[in-house]
Amino acid sequence: MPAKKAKAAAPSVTAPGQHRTVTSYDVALRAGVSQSAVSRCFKPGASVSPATRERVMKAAGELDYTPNALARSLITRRSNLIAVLISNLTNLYYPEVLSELSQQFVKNGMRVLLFTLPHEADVDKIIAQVWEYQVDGVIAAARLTTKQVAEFERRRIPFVLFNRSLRDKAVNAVVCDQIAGARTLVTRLAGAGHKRFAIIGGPKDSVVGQERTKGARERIVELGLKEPLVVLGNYDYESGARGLKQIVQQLGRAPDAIICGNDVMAIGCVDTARHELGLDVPSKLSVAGFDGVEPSTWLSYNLTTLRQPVQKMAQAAAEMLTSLIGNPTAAPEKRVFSAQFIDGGTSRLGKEIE
Amino acid sequence: MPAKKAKAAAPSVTAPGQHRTVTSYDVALRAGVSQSAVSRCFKPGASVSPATRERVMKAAGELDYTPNALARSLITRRSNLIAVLISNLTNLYYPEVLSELSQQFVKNGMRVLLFTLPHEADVDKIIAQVWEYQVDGVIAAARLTTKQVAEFERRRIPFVLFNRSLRDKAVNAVVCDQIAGARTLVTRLAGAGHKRFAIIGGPKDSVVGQERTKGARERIVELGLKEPLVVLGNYDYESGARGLKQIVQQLGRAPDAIICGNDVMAIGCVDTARHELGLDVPSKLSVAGFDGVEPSTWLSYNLTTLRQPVQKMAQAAAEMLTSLIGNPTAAPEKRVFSAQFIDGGTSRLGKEIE
DNA sequence: TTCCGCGATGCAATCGAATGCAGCAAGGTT
DNA sequence: AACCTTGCTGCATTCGATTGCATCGCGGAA
Repeated sequence: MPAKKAKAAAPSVTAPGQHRTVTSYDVALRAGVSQSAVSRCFKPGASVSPATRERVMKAAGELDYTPNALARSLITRRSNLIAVLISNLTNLYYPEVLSELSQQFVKNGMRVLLFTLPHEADVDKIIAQVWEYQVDGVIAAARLTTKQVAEFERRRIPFVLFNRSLRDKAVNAVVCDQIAGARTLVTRLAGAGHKRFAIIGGPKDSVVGQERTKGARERIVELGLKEPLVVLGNYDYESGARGLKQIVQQLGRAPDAIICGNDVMAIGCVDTARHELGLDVPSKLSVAGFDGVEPSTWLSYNLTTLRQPVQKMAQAAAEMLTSLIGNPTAAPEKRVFSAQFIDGGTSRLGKEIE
Repeated sequence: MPAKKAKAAAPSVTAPGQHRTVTSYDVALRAGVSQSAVSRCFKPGASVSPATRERVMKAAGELDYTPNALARSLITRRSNLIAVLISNLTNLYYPEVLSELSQQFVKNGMRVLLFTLPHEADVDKIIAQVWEYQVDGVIAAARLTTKQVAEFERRRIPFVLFNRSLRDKAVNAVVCDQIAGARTLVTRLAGAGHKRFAIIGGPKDSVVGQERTKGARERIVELGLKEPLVVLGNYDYESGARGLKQIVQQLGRAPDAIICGNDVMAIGCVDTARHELGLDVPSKLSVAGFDGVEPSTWLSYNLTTLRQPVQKMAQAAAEMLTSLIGNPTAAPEKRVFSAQFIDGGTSRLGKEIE
């Protein structure tokens, strides 16, 4: 048994404040085995004798050894990092999504690298940072240009779009059928006798918002009702308030029903109607939203809305991305979920017709 | 000028589906320089002639070269990764925090590795993963045990606690003065003539919640009023509703004022009072919360609350952590912010006294 | 002309773990 | 006794970028 030989000129004391990291070599030395043996002990399924494993684990414990994921990733070419791109965390809908995604990925041994995209600007610069970290995959729950999405493909990085898909190209995506949801909503409202509709839509660059508006508009026209007035908001409370006032001003009076591009705008709309304009909801005005965020269930609102199955969608997205990482050449898949109609108290509703 | 010599047996074709990554060697070859030169071109401040830089950048652009952050981190011992630990993203308060933190760090060229801690369980296992990624620092906005915090110190990883600090040890922390806030609140309420108080507190393991309760309780007693009834919730809407009912049941009638451990519970409390118990707020019952989350500003609530300066706090935390990374041996610092009193419409308030 | 200084550049070692390959011992077969 | 199988282990290379050191070329000073 050879005596432990000292590492050539290894400094036993390091610079103050700098703590020398414990590496697999240190563990190997202490356990009296080779560095490879240590590595194998931390790889499930590797061939190691029980005796060796025990000694290595003991030494590792004594030294507080933690494998360096960066070094591992360098050679395995798998970082176990997932980039999650999210536009606007203050959106109330996204935190739920993020939370679910995070849980799902952690369950699969992956970590979430978060990229929030503020101000719509600099997005390219931020996206550029995604590549540097060699992420294994990307979940994009943000408004991206087609060009930006194309970049993912060019880099051959598996990606899944969340709540968004592309018209001109087949991509992996998890979405909710906004059009169907919007149509159901109109159908139910019309069934209760509402005739004059207005819409507070999402911002122009939000595909989801456009679909909601489009689905509602089409169904309204289809039912032979008057073309609805459409004003645009940007998904916040204030937009809902402003939208309602605009509508009332332009129409000269309140419509029968207002369909809002999301719950928060709907809430803003309801509050303004009730507290500023003295318009009772739902007796004088019906209001409905989309998303089914938590505040929509609060007693003050009890909003009529189309709840997105966030949890199922996040799960699907995580699942899809994970399998995509295993098999990057699979054909793009699009999973479409249906929103659940919540018959809340902000609309006078009829039976499902037709 | 020596002819370019082919790399020894470099496979020109890789496995299908596997895209060979472009490395700095590839760029070097194409630009006719050494690999080190390429590296230096991407390091600001390095000594490179304009001519070389131009050729390298051109080659890099043509090959779509992106530096590998993992490899860089391995040798520089700086990952530029910050771990952010958050208990519960559905908490409404945390998304704002996370969003701010993310923006701040990105501004400083750092990336956020997100760890959500669900169910209070497995926290240790999840924290263990933090070390593997060689994060440069940690922001902990979660309920952690003292032992878990001690682990950070042992690993010598710079960390900043957000909205939490330790009694028994000086640590880096950014907090809001909950006690002072709670006292102000009581003072104002008492000034308006409220005598009988009740409290819906946060969960037992929430230090912030305990401080809010404690501050309020102490001030109430100090003013010579009757000891308040305290019931506990867990920060969600339902807790606020349940808390109110419990209080009314135990007291036999409604108190004058209820102080809730956070806004969401306060909202639950207000809604239940108004819509279920027929108790008008604020004329029959005053309710106040803490945090100042967005929904607290909505017209239906216009909550009386103590708004935490989230943005300033996040900025401070990011700043503190960044400087800590530069100088890990600095003495622990605790930055205390004051909450802003929001004189909302859910409480009948008096003048500031004393 | 010779020498010095200095910016620019290349060489080679390094970070820490994973892994193909060869070596080795123990046990079983013929 | 010779040989093979099986299971474990170590050696040495590799991933991709950083960086200390040596070198080189060129302009200016002596």
